Order: sequence, then C-alpha cells, then structure tokens
Amino acid sequence: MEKKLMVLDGNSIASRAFYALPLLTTDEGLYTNAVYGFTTMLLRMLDEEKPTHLLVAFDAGKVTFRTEEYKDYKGKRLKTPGELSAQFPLLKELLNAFNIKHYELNGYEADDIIGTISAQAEANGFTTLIVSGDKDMLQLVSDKTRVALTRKGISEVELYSPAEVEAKYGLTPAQIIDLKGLMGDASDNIPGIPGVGEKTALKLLHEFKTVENVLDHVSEIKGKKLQEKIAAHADDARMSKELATILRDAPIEVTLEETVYQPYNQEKVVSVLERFAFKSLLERLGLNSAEANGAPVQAQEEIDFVTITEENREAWADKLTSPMAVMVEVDAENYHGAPIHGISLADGTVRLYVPFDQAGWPALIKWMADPEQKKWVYDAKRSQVALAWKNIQLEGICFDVLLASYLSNPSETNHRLCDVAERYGMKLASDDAVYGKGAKRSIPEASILGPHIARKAETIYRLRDKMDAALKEEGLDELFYDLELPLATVLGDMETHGVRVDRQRLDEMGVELTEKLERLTKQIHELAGTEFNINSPKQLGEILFDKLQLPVIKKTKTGYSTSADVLEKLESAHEIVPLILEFRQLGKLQSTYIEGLKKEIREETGKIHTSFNQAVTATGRLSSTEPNLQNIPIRLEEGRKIREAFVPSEPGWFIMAADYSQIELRILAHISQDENLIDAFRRDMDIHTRTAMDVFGVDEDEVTSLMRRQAKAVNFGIVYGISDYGLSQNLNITRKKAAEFIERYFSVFQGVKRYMDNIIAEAKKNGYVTTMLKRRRYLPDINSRNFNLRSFAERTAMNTPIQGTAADIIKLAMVNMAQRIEEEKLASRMLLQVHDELIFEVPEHELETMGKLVSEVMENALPLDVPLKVDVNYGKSWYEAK
DNA sequence: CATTTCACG
DNA sequence: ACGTACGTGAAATGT
Repeated sequence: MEKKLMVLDGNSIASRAFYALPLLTTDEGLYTNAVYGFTTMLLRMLDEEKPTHLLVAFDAGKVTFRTEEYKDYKGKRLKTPGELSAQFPLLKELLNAFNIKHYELNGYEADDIIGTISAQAEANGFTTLIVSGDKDMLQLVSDKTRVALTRKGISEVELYSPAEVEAKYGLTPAQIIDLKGLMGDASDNIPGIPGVGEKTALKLLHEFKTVENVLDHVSEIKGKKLQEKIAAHADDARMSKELATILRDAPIEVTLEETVYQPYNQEKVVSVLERFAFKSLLERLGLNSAEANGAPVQAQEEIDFVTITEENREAWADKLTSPMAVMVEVDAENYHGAPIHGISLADGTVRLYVPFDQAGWPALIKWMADPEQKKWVYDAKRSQVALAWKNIQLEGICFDVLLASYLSNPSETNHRLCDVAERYGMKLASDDAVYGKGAKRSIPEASILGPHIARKAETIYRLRDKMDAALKEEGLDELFYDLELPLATVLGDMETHGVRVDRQRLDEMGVELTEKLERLTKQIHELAGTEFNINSPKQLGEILFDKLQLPVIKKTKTGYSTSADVLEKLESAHEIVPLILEFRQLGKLQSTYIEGLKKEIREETGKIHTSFNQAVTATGRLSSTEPNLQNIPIRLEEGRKIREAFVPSEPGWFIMAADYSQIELRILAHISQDENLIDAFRRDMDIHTRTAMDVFGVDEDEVTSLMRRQAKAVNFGIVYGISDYGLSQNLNITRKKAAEFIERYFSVFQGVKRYMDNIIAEAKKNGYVTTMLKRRRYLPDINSRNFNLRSFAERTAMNTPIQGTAADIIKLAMVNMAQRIEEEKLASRMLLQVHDELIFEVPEHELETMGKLVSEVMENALPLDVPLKVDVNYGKSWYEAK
C-alpha cells in the first residue's frame, strides 16, 4: 500500500487558530481556542487525506542555530501571549490521547524537523503532505511532497504542488528561499534588501533565478537606486537566504516507523475532549456518549409512568391537575397536519403517557381545552397547531421551555429539549438517538417510544422552576410571560387559519413565465454560441469571463462571481448580460414563488399555512418557513404581481396591510435622544430628504434625487452599524468618500454618534446589549483581539437594540391586536407579519373599524418620544393593498 | 451538504 | 493592514 506521511506545523497552526478564534475557556478556566482550532484542522485533514503516517512538529525554546548565527532572528516578534503558551501542554496531551506522534528538538525549529522528516520520507518512497500557516514551507514542495497552507485564519487550506507554486509566483519551490533572501520577512525579522518587496523580488528572480546570480549581475539591473541598494546589502541578502533555508538533515531522533498512525483509545480521547469541553468534536467523532456505540442511551434515569388505555383511563381522570407538564410528540418537522405519536403528562408525582389512539379520552380533551388548567410545554405553538389540525383545543399554556431557552440566549441555534436539559444538568436521550436521523429515521417500537415521550414531560416539569428563576435573574420574565408566550398563541392561530392563495392565478403567471424563460434561454445560448446551464454560476462564469472575455469584477472562493451587482456593471459590455439578469429575475419568480408556493397549498384547506419561527433570530424578529411568506416580491413590478394570488379566504372580504413607517429610525431617535432626529420625526418630515439637507447643507428644494438616495443609504448604514467600507460598497463610491459622508452625518446627528459610542462601551462592559423590552443579545466577540470578529460584534451592538426594539414593538401590537379583535367580536383575522407590517383579512363592513383599530393599536404599542406612524391600505388582494 | 444567488424587512 | 454593511429562508448546482 502507498505510504502517505502528513506533518503538521504545531506552532504555526495553533497560533493561527489562537488569533482566529474567540478566547474559549472551560469551566475550570483552561484556555482552549488554539487547541480547538488545531484539532478541527487536524481532523479535517485526516478525513481528506487519510495518511498512513502522522507527525506534529513543535518549536523548542527560543535559542536555535539561527539565533546563534543572527542574534536578531525573530527579534521583533511579539512575545507569545500566556493564553496561548498555556495551551501547548494541553495540545500535546490531546495528541497523546489520539496516539499521534509529536516531536521537538532543542536548538531547532519545527520547520527543520519537517524539512528533515519529509526528506527522509521522499527517500523512502512516501508521498508527504505538510500542513502549516507559513509560506516558507513552499520551498519543500516537490513531486512527492505537497504543502497545505492555511487561509482565512484556519477555515480553509490551499494545496500547493510544484505547479501551484509556479502558477502563483512563477518560481520553482527552491526559489522560495531566494525570494525570502531578497524581500526578507518582517515577522521573523529577516532583513532581506531594504526597499525590495515581493513585486521587485519576483521581477529580479524571473530574470536572474537566484540570489547569488542577482548579486553577480548587479550592474545589469534596471534602476540605479535599486542597483545601489542591492550592492550595499549583498551580505544581508546572502544571510537572509541562509536563514530562510529549512534544514533537510537536522539531527532528529524520530524515525518514520515511529510516525505510523495507529488507532486510538476512545476512552482516553473522550476524557480529554470532555475536559476541554469540545462537545462538537465529540459529536463529530461519533463519541458522544453511548449513543453512537449502540449502547443503551446515556445514564438517563428510568422513570415510572402509566400508559393510558381504554380500560385504565377512567381511574386517572382526576389526576389531570394544574400545573402539569405536557409533551405533545409531533412526528414531522412541519407540524401542520402532522401525525402525533402521543401525549405525555407529568406533575412531579403523576406521570402518564397517552398514545395518540387514546387522545380522544374525554377527560383529557376537557382538561386540555380548559384555560384554567395550567400547562408547561416545550414548543407551545407546535403543540397548539398540531392539535388544532386534529380538532383538539389546547389552552392555558403558561410555560414554554423552547421560548425560555431562546430568550436566555437568542444567538444559540440549538434549543432541542435534550440539549436544554443538559445545560441544566439533566440527561435526556436526543430524538436523533431514538428515531434515528436522515434515511435511517423510523418510529421505534412502543417499549422505546412511550418511555421517551414520558421522559420529555418529566424533563419539562423539572426544567420549569430552574428556567423561570433564570429568566427572572436576567430580567427577562416580563418579556417572556407578557409578550412571547401570549404571542405564541396568536401566531398559532394565524398559522392554523392560513392564507388563501389563488392557484389558478399562479398557474397563469407560471405559463407566461415559462414562455418568457424559454425565449430568453434560446437568445442567451445563441449569443453565447453554445448551450449551457444558465443557472450554474460555474458554467455561466466560464461563458462570460473565459469565452466572451468580459472583465472580471469580483471573484468568489470557487471561481468568478456572477452575482447581480457584478452583472449590472457589465450590462453594457455585452448584450448577453441584460438577458441573463432578466433570466435570473424571472427564473427566481418561477422556481421559488410560482412552483414553490403552489407546492405549499394544502389539499385540506386550499390555503398556505406557513410556520413562524419564534426562536431563531438573534435580534428577536420572527422568521417564516415552509413557505417563507416574509419575502414575497414587492420591489420589482414583475415580482410584485405574485401578490395578486394572495386573496381573502371569504367571498367579498378584503386584504388589509398596515406598515410602520421608518420604525427603526424612529426608534433610533428615541433611544439616542438625538435632538435633530427627534425634531425631524416630530415634524413628520421625509427622513431621507431631511438627512440629505443636513448632511449636504442645502435647502429642501435643493435636494436632488442622487442626494436623497445617498442620504437613504447613510441612514441604512447607521441602522446596520455603520462602516465606511460597507457604505462605499452600497453606493459604489470610494471608501474615503463614504467616510466623509459618515463624518458629516455624525457632525449633524451628534446624539446618534453619542449613542453608537455608548452602546459599544456598554456591550464591552456587560458582554451584551438589550432592547427596550430588555430582550438580550450576548456579544462574546466584543472584546476579541481579532479585528473582524470585534468589528462585527460592534456593528451588532449598534444594530440589535434598534432592530430588536422594532421586533418588540410589532410583537406587542400583535398581542394587543388579537385581544382587541376578540374583545370587540370582530370577524377580521390577522394573517401575516412581515417585520414592520401586519396583514389582515377583513369583511367589508369592518373595513373602517379595522383601519382605525389597527393604526391605533400599532401606533400606541409602545410610546416613544417621537410618534410612530402607520400606513394602512386595503384591496381585493395583497397586491392591491398598497 | 456546502456554495452561490436572490427574495424580503 | 485587517476586509463587512444588519436580520432572515429557499432553490439550484455540484462535490
């Protein structure tokens, strides 16, 4: 069998990981980010490369033969931070657990160990892969040895064979040291020739091949200054080349045989990974507890429960009390019309499991529908809606583990009951473990299913007090009990009612689109001179940029970018481009909105029943899935027509749409207390025009459409957490110009500037920001030393209180609106929420009442120091409600 | 299963 | 110097 050696540069990868990742700590206070990053890289490379031999090389101490030769070698390098150096022993411990050979040698660097072992490997017929973050390694590349360099921190690697080195630098691997000799290396304090950077060095080497040859032919070099510099620093160049040269014959004591990669002891690995709290790695390795090994599921406690049958149920009827935890086990991810396996109940003493065929139990039906009987659940809305499809009413929900977990940390994406339980120190088998996942998913036998569902109710019961206390601790209890929990019911009703969609209208539009798309496809293929898949960015890129030789504007990591903003810049470069843009636009309508929506119309109701997810966004907004009804086209007329298909579900009714005008900027005015912005809204001015007047210092009638457009972009930028780069991209202007706009904006809106500074300071101090209703978002990266992570966290700190307060306000309006509709016995129904607008269906005789009621409720949901403004429109379809 | 693109606020 | 605008979800392609 082919022998394949993989050598990792331990110091290089660990330190790259350290700077790329946030500073993770375990409960014991161990820093682990470098170890974590190193391990993910290691596992990925093992997976991709499947080496037979494996070695990790480390530097040993500061003194090496290079420092003897040149005392300033690595002289200017910053001292390794303690948080990083503390991680090397941990890393070695982890490597030992994995049975991976690691090695260091006094007086030598990791580079030299790698150079030497790879030379031995070549001599013994191995192929070798070196993994490092250090470009110097490229000198070791050969037919048998490749180098993988980390990119973007450690998230990607770039593989180099001789061909790639040639392609990138136009040099052979051996010339890499000549390159270093000429240009030096600031990070290692290798001098090179002052004033010679990569560009000049490459030019010289393309002509003269080596440092020595350059020095021998100084007189032939173009440029007098350059000649002088090279002549003056000839010795530096020679020494630099020597310093950059990696040894291939260091006196290493490690042998190739010792690097054989052998299977590791799972227990040891599990114990190390657990100590470092690398849960995701345990999962990735399939070592996550006993689940993966087919052993009985975790050390989860057995509980006693009674399975309800026709015969025994009467005896349990009076055990249905209040409060009680209820688990409604819904089979599918999409709960509309989904099968229900069963319902379990727990109140600390009584534990029941009701298989769904016993769900008709009259005592249970009555208890479930009684709002006085308090229920604690996991995912209130799912339970309510799934039962509603079976004509079973569920009322009286007063705790929801899912929503509580979400409010405690809205950035967390995983709120599975088993994971929440674990965070609170309890064990519960995951659904994946019980049902299997993907293709292997199936319903287990009753002896497994019943206990699992029973345990869920028990878990909810035990979680409730702890989570309730946690919510109070964080000041989230009011938001939870007074807003999110009542909202779940409101949303559940909206989803259950659904929205009528006119299938025929969609069909008609579909036919029209198909014809247009066929015509476009033909024209595009003709202009391209060949048939290809226009939907494939790869094939399209080849046509546009290789075949037609259009200029490349932007690249993605896999090839040419063909996104709309790129194509728009090329619109006049070739007549094919506008056709592609049109094809894209119409194709999107056809696949996502015509075909996609038709698939979602339910047989049973003739309506679309979306699901609003109340526990996904980090800001507090809702999201909508299967289908997403929060992104139905509106900006372009062709797409907007889709809205013609959204119609009332009762004959003669209307669709009413009510949207907040500029809610985010109004919130900004309130929380920043910026006098200028408050004034603008109190006068009810066009805010973008007003911004243009102030920023450009002109009168209202002098504001051009360009000025207004630019002011609008600045306002957007302010809400998003401004950066000159982002604004420059959006407006297609230089970064300098963008920075100027921002500066002028802040000089006029000084209160906004003060807010932005304060909120960042607050985030740095507390580690989180809050909305007006105390919704919280943690920003763990706000004090990161990594510029990107920190900047992102800062923009988030600026944006989240604004976007999140807007979410708070419309949620309040929804709960109040549902209450008013009920109190006033109106027939109108709330159908949808699209972040800053609410959509209703309204009988004709309620149009006036509803128009007034909706604006009153929305405008007064949360009083601010500026008025909230709501526009209300109605029509025979969503399209006409504009 | 990741990547790219594009629809919305 | 660093390289992004904030928040989502779905479809199509290609590994």
